[in-house]
Amino acid sequence: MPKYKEIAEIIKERINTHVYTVDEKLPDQQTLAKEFATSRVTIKKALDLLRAAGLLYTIQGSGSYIKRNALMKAQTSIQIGHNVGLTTAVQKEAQLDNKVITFTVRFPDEKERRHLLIDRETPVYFYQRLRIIGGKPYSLENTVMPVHLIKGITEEVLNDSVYRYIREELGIIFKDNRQIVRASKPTALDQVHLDCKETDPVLEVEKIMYLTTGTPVEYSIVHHRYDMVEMLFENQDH
Amino acid sequence: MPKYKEIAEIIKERINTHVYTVDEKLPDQQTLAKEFATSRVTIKKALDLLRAAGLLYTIQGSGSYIKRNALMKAQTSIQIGHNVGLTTAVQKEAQLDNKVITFTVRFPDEKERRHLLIDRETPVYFYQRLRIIGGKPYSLENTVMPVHLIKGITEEVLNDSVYRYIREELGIIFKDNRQIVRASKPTALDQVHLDCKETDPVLEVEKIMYLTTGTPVEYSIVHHRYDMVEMLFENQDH
DNA sequence: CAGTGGTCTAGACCACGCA
DNA sequence: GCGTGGTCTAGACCACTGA
Repeated sequence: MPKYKEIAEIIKERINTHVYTVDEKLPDQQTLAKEFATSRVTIKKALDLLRAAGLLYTIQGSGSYIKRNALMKAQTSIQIGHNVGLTTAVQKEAQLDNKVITFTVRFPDEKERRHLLIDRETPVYFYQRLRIIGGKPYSLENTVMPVHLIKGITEEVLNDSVYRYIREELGIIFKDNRQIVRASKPTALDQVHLDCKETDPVLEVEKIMYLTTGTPVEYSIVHHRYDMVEMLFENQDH
Repeated sequence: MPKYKEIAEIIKERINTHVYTVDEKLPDQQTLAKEFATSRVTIKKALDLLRAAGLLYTIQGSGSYIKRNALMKAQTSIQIGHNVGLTTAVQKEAQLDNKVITFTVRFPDEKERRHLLIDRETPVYFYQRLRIIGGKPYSLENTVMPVHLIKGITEEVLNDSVYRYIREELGIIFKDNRQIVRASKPTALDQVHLDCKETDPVLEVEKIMYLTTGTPVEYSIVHHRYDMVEMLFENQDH
């Protein structure tokens, strides 16, 4: 692990254990450089990491200060960027099941081609899948993925975990995505599978996932039961 | 403007004008350093900026490459982090109006105290405000702000723009926030003011805004008409 | 093993905050 | 004007990729 990350971890621990307290000014970079027997540039890189993680802020000409809400973030490992999470209102131990409703290969429609940057002749997997937690359905997925990018999807994979398959079998990792979130009325299919009334809203999430290379690999529209799912977004200034 | 930002802008322009094309490998850092008559560290900082902006990715031992979807991002000025946006399904020229429904000062309840990190005796502004675009109501805000942090809010300010007042009059800028998004059924108040039926869902956004210092300054719950608002989230790996 | 990016240093100068 | 963070350099060494 590079030195600047190690130093960042140590300073994070000091925040956690109240060696540095909320609102407090840190020692200046020169002093920290001496303490950690390193150069000032390396200290700055460590502080930059902590800033991106939302633990402190820096004012040129003045110093670095611990944020008021730093303790909320300092618990987990240092993580730059944003946490984007889907929270289900059910305990963690509950059983998670999938039920595949449709699974085919076909050609993409216009919207799918545009979002996935593929042409008319590029075959895609298409599946509809119901996700069930503790015996209760909570979301209905409509997913499209180019066949040539994500090889070997089977109904068996869909019954287990697509992301696990992609990560562990194909060795592909992706985190970049673009999501649009809406409230909408349930479709007829939603009403059947999500066991919801015509008056129950659904949370609709339209999502495109990208590889590191910027290649789109998945386009999906997911409908969530309104009483079981909410989405959390944390936005940090960088 | 620092040199590394200038270089980043130039490279971005080269991507925009197809001097460097999608999927292409960039010249190595040493070569770029010579071209821009600078050190390799500065080139790396420029590339880091472009990586954070989602225009390219880097593989240690191999090189830097333009992302497949770089052109989508390269249009706007370089912006690290995420775009989080609220999109209204109405053209930009439309008239924007506010209607204040409630405006008082009071003490915070338990949830508000927890989110705003204040105690029982700290007075807060509370207002309910309807937002109207082109004569049509599209969202209903419930907002709480500590009085000592955001001084001088008046009904006049609420009728104009709160954020503009805070930015221009108080000189406070904030972008850090934490949002929870849900679909929910409309309340009685929603039905009246948003002009929606009992069967029309609303998009509920619960939001806490923070100052640079990590001090929470605003806690709000906003209900949006489902057919006029959607939220966009772009998540980049850093 | 050659090419390339990631890290690190010591020192310099500049820009900004603050008294 | 002093203290502080931001930028920049030239060179070094290490870690990784890929032929």
